[in-house]
Amino acid sequence: MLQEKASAVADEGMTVAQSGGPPELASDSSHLGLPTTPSIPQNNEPDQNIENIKVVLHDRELWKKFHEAGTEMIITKAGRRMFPSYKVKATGMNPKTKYILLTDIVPADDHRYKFCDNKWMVAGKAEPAMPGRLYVHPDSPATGAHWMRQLVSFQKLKLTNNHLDPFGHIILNSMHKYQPRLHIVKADENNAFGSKNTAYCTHVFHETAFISVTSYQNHKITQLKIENNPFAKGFRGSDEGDLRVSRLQGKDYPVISKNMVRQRLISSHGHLSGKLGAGVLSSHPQVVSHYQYDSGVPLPNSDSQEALSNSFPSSRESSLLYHCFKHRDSTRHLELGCKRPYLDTTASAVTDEHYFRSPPSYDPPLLSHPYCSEALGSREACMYGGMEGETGGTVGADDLPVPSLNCNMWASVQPCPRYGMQTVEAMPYQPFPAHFNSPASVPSVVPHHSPSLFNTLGVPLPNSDSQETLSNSFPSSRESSLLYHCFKHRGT
DNA sequence: TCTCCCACCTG
DNA sequence: TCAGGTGGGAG
Repeated sequence: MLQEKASAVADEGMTVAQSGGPPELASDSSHLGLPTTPSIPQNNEPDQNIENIKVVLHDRELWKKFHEAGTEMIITKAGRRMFPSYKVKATGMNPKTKYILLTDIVPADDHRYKFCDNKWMVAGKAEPAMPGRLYVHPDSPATGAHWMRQLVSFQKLKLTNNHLDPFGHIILNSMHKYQPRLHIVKADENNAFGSKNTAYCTHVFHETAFISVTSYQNHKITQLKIENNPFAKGFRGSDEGDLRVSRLQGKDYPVISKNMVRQRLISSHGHLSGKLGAGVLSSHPQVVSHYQYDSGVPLPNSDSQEALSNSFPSSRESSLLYHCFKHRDSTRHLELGCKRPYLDTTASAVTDEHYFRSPPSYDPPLLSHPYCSEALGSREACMYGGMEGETGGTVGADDLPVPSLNCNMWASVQPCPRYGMQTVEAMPYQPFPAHFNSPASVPSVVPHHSPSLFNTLGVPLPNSDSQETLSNSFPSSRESSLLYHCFKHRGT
């Protein structure tokens, strides 16, 4: 079975994600608006099937440090980078096959959090999810040789809380928990974007989960950022006070920030911070399935108002989840709200096939936002890649794809998507830690000008509910989730 | 809780 | 040299 094949491996501090083989299932989920049954990738080079791709999280030890303290990521109106940055090392790709690497960040659960008594607590129901956006690596598409040659860095990805963000940054809600994901999409000619058999796989590193904030809540996180982020070097100094701030204020003595005061008061009186980190969250489900690897013990249900502590689970050795399959002709036909700006030249070629429309209930308001070519014009924003004439960073000339793809993207995240039966079978997610207890979005990638697209990336996060619960939870219609990821084929 | 601005820093 | 990435403080 795939469990045997796919094993989570700790490799010198890195998390390894080995793609599991595609589920050998054949149910029809079209009525649920879900991707149709994944099939075994038709690949003449079995050793280089997409499910054999391994992905290692770079700087895993650093990520783990943050994770144990409860990673926070600043989000600003202008967009803020993630730190640690998301970098991976990929192996097992076919050197000659072209792949698109992209990330998205999906809600880890449907809660809103507050930082209280030096720990994160559930503070209510999550705000409606933002329309999910994908961040396409600017080198995409590129050959496997290119991707494997060096670290794949998503460090330029930016997070924003501006719901009307025009820069293509990933939009998040503050005080919510999120999980970044990596998708590897085969963009080979024989299995191109346009193919109805687009193969892709998704890798999730649990230690990269974070809570979005507009200012740091946990002093431990602030210190970790300052100590490790070179751009924050100016804040390094005495732990007893921020000397830089002192200087700024013209004082000779250290100035202790409000945050430090608050947290130290809590620390000295609370007696809570330590044990929470070690206890409550250190456990969660042992998850070993076709696509998910985890080693830990179950977490309490986060539905309670129980303290979640200021740290994320730290017990898992190799916390990652992935699934991998070849997407067949989806029956989902989503409508691309932003198609117009992309249609300037070949609008007539765009048919429903190019757009997704998920079932009706959730229509993110921003989907109608004209967020296409103009707004995404900056490659820095990495909302598209492979523009004609662009060099794709370090990609060598040989590796550079023919400028056939324009990866403008648009995605919307489903706040609390449900799985269809078929999906459950295909992706047998196991119980999941409380703070990851909701399935995530079902991003889709929509080629733009190509008649054949890859339709969806049906990549839900695991549900903390049991599989049985999952099975029982399928609604007749899924909450909609849309995303627009427009791939433009030039001259095809 | 959030935004703006600042000085400091990297690359 | 300078554009842009930092966290903190003021409000």
